[in-house]
Amino acid sequence: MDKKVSEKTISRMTLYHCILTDYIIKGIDTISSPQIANLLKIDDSQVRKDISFLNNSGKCRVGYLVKELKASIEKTLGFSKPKNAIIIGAGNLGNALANYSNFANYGLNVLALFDTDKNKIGTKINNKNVYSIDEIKNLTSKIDIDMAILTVPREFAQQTADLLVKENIKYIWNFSPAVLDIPQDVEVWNENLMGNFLQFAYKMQD
Amino acid sequence: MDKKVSEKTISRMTLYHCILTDYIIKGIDTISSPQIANLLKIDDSQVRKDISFLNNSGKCRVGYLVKELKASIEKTLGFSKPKNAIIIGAGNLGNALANYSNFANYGLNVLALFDTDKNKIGTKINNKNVYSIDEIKNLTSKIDIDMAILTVPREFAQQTADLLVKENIKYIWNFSPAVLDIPQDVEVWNENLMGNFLQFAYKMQD
DNA sequence: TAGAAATTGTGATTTTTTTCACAGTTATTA
DNA sequence: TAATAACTGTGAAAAAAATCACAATTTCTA
Repeated sequence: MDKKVSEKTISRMTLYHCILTDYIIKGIDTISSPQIANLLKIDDSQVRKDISFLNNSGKCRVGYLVKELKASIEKTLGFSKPKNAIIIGAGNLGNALANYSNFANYGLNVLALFDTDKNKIGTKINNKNVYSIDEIKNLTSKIDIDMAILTVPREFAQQTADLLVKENIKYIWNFSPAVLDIPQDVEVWNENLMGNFLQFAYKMQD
Repeated sequence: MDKKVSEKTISRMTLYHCILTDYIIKGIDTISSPQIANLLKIDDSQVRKDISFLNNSGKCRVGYLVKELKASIEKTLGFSKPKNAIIIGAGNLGNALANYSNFANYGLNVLALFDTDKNKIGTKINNKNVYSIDEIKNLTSKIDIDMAILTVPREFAQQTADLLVKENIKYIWNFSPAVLDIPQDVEVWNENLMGNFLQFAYKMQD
């Protein structure tokens, strides 16, 4: 139905979405491509090209309707279909993500957390149960899990990923600083905070 | 001295670095471009092109020396020069980042946290003081702060960023889901977890 | 020791992405 | 109402990135 939209365009659209959310809060009804471009320090024709993938048209001399544009982006990005996720690793980061209330607004439902630490198992984080990692099978057999969020320390990352693959989980959002060795049919999204810092630090060396 | 290395190459190098770290732990001495490429599901010539920016040569039929290659990447990425950072927002995410002990190994020193919550001010997180946000000036006047890590909620993001700009901070690592309106001479690195999820979710719709 | 296999390094080619340039449109202003 | 200014939308051009292809080299194997 729709043309294929590149990953770069999708990435920028998520930033446009942030801007539009902000405009709605401020009560501003229209926005132009140069305005968006200035905030992101990119070319305005780039913004228009990206928007051309949405079925959305702007008005000359006025710009785009904020609400319409936001809705179009949401449609394309597909928030409509909620995704069920589990967090593996109830450490500081797992905790922070489990408390990130915004996720639900964007279609990401965190159902539960898993850990190996007996002090954590049985507790609740933001109203979500923390289970023993041995119980993953139990959950995956009952509920369709779309995605696992991996926040375990580096040294356990690979073995945990192997377990997730065995449980037939096809999407892993990997926050641990390890590159996972994973079958072709499983998608990994490396968050790699450390790497992102290094990338940013590289820019800081002038 | 060195040729300019593109952001994409730098981004991949941080992943190569993860892999090399893992190989060292496993006690493996050499690694080839096809091995790296397989793990990352990219082309092996891409890996070699990236490595060609480092002053590092591999051996035919053997590959690269793991330790040498890792050191070359570290030199290029410039971990050697430590960066001083402060975390603005001592919520769950700020907490998690303050506890991320790995940062120090990569040249990122988190000196302190700042918040507006009186219950948090005066406490310590991973041995780092939490100060009132009003005291930022106090710190920046004494110590050279290279970077601010912004983990405040969306609604306070812009005003906090304005404050950081006023304090002459030139690099902001922005974890809040807001696009900041910032002068040209200040660099923002948007982490945008929500956006990254949406990008990943887009892939999940087949 | 000869042939086979695996690997690097790199120009050339292809593909993708970004930027440019401008016609067409619409509000605003004088 | 006419001129002006600020937009959009998009084809063309330029730039950047990825892939291909292969010579040169080295190790391994029989």
